[in-house]
Amino acid sequence: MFITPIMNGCLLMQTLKDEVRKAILNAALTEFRRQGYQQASMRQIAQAAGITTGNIYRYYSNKEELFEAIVGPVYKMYKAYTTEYSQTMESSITADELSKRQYFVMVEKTIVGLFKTYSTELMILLNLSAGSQYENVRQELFTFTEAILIKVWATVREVSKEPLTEHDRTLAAMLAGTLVEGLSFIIRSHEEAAAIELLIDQLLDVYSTGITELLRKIKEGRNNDDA
Amino acid sequence: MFITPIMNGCLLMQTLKDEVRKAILNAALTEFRRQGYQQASMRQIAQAAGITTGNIYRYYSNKEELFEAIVGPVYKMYKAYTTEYSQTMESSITADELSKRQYFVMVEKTIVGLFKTYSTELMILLNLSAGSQYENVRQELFTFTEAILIKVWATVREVSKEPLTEHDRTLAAMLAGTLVEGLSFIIRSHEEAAAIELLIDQLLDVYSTGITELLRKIKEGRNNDDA
Amino acid sequence: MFITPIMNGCLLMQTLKDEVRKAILNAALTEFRRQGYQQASMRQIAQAAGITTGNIYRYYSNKEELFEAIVGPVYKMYKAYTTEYSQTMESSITADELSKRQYFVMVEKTIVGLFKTYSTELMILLNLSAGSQYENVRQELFTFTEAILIKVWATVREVSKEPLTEHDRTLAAMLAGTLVEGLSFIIRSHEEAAAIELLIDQLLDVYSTGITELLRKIKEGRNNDDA
Amino acid sequence: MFITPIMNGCLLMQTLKDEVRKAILNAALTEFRRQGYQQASMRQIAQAAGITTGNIYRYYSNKEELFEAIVGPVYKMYKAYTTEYSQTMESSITADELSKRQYFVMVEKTIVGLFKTYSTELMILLNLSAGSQYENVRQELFTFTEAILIKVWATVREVSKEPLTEHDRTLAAMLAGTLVEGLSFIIRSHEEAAAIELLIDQLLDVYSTGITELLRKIKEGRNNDDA
DNA sequence: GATGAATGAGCATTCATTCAT
DNA sequence: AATGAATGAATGCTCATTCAT
Repeated sequence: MFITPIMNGCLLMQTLKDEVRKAILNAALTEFRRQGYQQASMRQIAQAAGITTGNIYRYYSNKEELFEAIVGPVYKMYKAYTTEYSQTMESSITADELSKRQYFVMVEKTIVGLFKTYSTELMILLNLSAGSQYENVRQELFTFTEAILIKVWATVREVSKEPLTEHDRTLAAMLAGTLVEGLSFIIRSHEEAAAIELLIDQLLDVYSTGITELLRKIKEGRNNDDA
Repeated sequence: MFITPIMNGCLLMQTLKDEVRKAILNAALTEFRRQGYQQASMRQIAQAAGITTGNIYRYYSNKEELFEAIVGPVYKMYKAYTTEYSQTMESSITADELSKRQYFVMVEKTIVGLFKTYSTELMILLNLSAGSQYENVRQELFTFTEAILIKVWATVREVSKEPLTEHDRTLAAMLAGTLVEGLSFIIRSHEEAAAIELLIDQLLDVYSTGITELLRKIKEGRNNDDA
Repeated sequence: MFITPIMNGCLLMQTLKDEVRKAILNAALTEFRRQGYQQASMRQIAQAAGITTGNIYRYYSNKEELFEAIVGPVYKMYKAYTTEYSQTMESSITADELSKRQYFVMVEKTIVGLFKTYSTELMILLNLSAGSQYENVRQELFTFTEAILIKVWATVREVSKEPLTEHDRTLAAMLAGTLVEGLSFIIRSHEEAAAIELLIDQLLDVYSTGITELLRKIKEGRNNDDA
Repeated sequence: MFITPIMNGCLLMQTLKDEVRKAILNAALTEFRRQGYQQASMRQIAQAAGITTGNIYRYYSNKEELFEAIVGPVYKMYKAYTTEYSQTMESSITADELSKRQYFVMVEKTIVGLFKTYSTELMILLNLSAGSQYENVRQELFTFTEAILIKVWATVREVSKEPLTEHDRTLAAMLAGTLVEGLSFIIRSHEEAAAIELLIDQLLDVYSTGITELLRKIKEGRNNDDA
């Protein structure tokens, strides 16, 4: 390509493919974050990217594929982590191995790390993917977190030789859910990785302390209610 | 059908307005809960209410107004509570008056009470109002909760004659946000009022304990990190 | 419905459902005949029917269904006839039973009758259904006609104890194909049932005579060429 | 790439225009045969020709012109033949000059010869030109063939000093149409010139024999004609 | 009051054509 | 000469809203 510096500076260059791709991804990220997958408009994305409606399809052959380009890679990482972690958890956990605190450490090394790095994408994945192939991810993450908490509960109950009550399960589910929501919130509200990391750590600290104390109370017998 | 005004007034028994209105509200509540404001279909609501598409517009002149009819009253109560509470908070709080625990008690008496009673409407308001005039309510609630937590923090700092740090604020914001998310999750995941109430209590307990402990640590000087 | 004669005569009545349905079918028939299934435009059909684009979907939920409404019934009849006829043919035919002429008589009672009655629909089915679920119908009819002609050829060959040559098959296929085309042409070019019937009869007469003579020549040994 | 006019003219060997042109024509022939004029995709043609989408427009300024390049020459020949033949036919034909058989001989020397040589182009012209300027060619060919058959009929009628009946005309039209369809079918169904030639000959034989016989019957007075 | 047919602007997607490079 | 990114009008289809009855 022959472009004199003057031409380059003064005239409109034809936008290069990669710039456009980035512009599309940028616009799409914004639009998906604002409207969610289903309500997002390809027209709007194109306009925000500064291109025409038709041109967007040169880069991504449909809305789903564009969505995939944004959240797909993050989902794959997330999936790899959870799969690996699930296996570890299944194989080797006893009351000693898995202290309540250790749970958070492990989670932190996997999912939470992802949260810190790809916060926006995960937020979209968790909150705004209805209608896409990813609409069950939030449920997946919830189920995964729930399984961990159930494990923790079971460990605690084991010590006192009691079975898990129905309420234990409900409680674990609730805490898993609210924890996931909390993490979602943090990544939704902040942009800077360092800030996100610190806040996640502190949220986990609050949950950890609170849950530990709650478990202690429950163990002391003040868990007198089931659904 | 040709009906003279007289016949109309005297002879024909027609479906009572109020029954229909209730049927619409019922159907709309269900639809909005399932699909959110934007994805909800007026056709679907009409059908579920057992009336025709057009008739719905005799009761509510558009989708927004129907949405308003469902979430508006709850929003007004919420607004009244928060306004009143904000004033109280502003005027008279000292370190003594507002113990850390007291905060939760007050919140519980206002917002949380609303959560327990109108959980579905609040859930819609907080989670499914994108595209409507209420789409910022979640943000509002967050701001409100944040203000309370900031107050709590300030109280704590006051004792040791220190000013609120930037990180204090960020932390308060995060905890407010995640708490709101947690409450949202609970009302999103459960239908029964009793279950919701219990879970909210326990979530608040976890937060309360965790935050108290966090504040204690901070007071002890181990809060050496800012964003 | 209360309509004074005056109102009825003077003001525009809301078009009744059935009128609209007919208008749509009419417009669609015209459009499909002119453009074929794939190139036909729903907008164009709507416009020709005097309604709006959206309204057409109240009557037919998509293009394929509208096409189906037009050609489907005719296809079903056609299918019933050919199926029944195929069975008859398979079970009982000998050289005596199936004279060359008889073939045409049988075909006439089945397919040709249909051709006479639903000429436009069949024309669309045979010539303009690419892209729809009916795109193979022409091939089907061709295969069916071919099978009959092969049968006739076989009968002739049998008399002289010769096997069917490859060229016999090619010839039968060609004649089947051109016959189908010829029938298609007739129904495409004429509207009146009586005229269509007479022409079909005469085309069959030409084919019958020509083929009979061709077969005679072939039998006399002047069929010394194969592909 | 920056190329001075001089460099451009002297040094760079570029793909020869004619190779590209041939590649385009080749690809276009294939695409038009497979998809027809309207459904054919310029992108697909370019790709098959191994060039870029835009470049195709340096050779043919639009789809219609490309189509023209493929079927135009064949159409011109066809037109020349039919024009010449029409004149011959008009000026000098008597019952003696134009025996019934002679008709087919003449047609064969003109149109049919074209069919045999440019079968693909003619097939496209006759079957797949909807939407282009050539969409009426099939009709033209039909009209031409019809004119010939009318002439034949007239000749036959002349002998017995009878005028042409309305039915004579309808019959001639039908036979002309179905013959054209038959020829179309053959060139649509086969690729090899030899096979096409043989089949066309045999189809004409069938028509010739059949029509001759039909004319004989008519002459013998069993022509009880309808509307 | 109620009906439901009709409207029309909106959506995702395709594709012949243009044009800066 | 050639590229291929970009355009924009068209397509099938949906849905909140209107209005004659």
